[in-house]
Amino acid sequence: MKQEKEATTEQQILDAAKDVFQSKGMEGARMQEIADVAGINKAMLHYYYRSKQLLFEAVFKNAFSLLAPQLNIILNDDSSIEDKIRSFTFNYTTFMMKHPYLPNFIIQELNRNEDFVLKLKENTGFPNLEKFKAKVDAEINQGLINPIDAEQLFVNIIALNIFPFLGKPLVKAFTDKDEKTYKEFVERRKTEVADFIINSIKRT
Amino acid sequence: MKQEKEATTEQQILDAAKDVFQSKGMEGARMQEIADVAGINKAMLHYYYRSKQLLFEAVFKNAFSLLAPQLNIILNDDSSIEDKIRSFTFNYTTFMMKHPYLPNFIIQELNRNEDFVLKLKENTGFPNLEKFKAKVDAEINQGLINPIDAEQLFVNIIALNIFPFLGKPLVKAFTDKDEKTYKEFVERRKTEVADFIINSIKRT
DNA sequence: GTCTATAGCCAGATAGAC
DNA sequence: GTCTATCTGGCTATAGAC
Repeated sequence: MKQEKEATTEQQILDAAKDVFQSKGMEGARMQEIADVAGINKAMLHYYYRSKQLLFEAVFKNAFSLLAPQLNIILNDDSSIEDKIRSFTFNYTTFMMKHPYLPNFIIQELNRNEDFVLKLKENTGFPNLEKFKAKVDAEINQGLINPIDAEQLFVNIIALNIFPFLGKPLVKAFTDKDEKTYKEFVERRKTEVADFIINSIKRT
Repeated sequence: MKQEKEATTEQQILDAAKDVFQSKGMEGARMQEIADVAGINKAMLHYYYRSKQLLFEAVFKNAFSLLAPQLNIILNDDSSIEDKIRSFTFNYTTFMMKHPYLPNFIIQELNRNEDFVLKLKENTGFPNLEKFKAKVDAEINQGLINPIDAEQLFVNIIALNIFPFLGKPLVKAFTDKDEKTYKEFVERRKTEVADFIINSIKRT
């Protein structure tokens, strides 16, 4: 019951490191800044996590383990493709509005070091497309949706949902939006994107 | 006629800096590595570009000035929305397959420093959506395409085309592809993506 | 213009007191 | 476990010979 309210030092460090690494990246982050955000001494970072690299990896794995369940929503449940798309689009966008740095962090660091992804694949819970592919093909055969390659569809779904967060500065500039109107714009996508996809694939 | 074949030192530096900055980012890049790639001395970088920051900005502006004309294809010509989408999707994907680091570099550095985008907007040739919006609205009124917000459509088009390059490591991992099969996958998107979008908006 | 050598700084890591 | 002080290496930048 003791550590219920007071976060452990280890956890404080992890929270601070998450903030700093996610906004500055591995190279841009400073151990001193992480210590400052955590409100503790720089030496403690090394005491608990040994090195910057190991602290970074802890943050990264944590971040990815938040993202993976989001994807598994669409991949592993038993509902129709239409329902999968609607629920995923809504849930993913809602979730990302709460963690706006997350997609960029993951994408950026995977591009910097492709080997990271190999480590991730060893974990259980790494997203797997087989069930989704089977469901898409089944609905095509039933004449419910138009023929489409399931992998292409999957990438389209992810792209449409993730890009507003990845490319936020660019899109803000192109569409001349401030923070508030951009947020409204993304909010509308919770249903717009699903409609857009379903319009494209639904047999009429 | 003299500098026709032999690139100037200044240009050699810029080419090398492009390679290194685009794969490592501003923080991750090392002046020594840029010098090595250029095959010249580290001191020359400072002689020509004064500082790492200024060299970086030169590379960044160059990169963005390659991207902007690609976007203006879809924004400023007079063809139908359907033709715009088909030609943009084909041209953009073809172009990006030749410059795969470009989208990531732009996105990453804009996220790192949002003020960069302000400098870019001052330039002539910064993409402007007005003509595209007018065309979308006109075609909706003519009953050629289904009602859709032009900005949402624009973001969808960009997202579907750019994401395979931004999220390449992630998509490769999810779909279990190697370099060769991933390239084929992206190659198919040159027409797949256009079909997908047009299916969604075309009035039938 | 091009090089070598080095200044000067900054960040990650550790030693050691408490 | 937590802190202060310090080591060490690496990186940007420059001085100065040629």
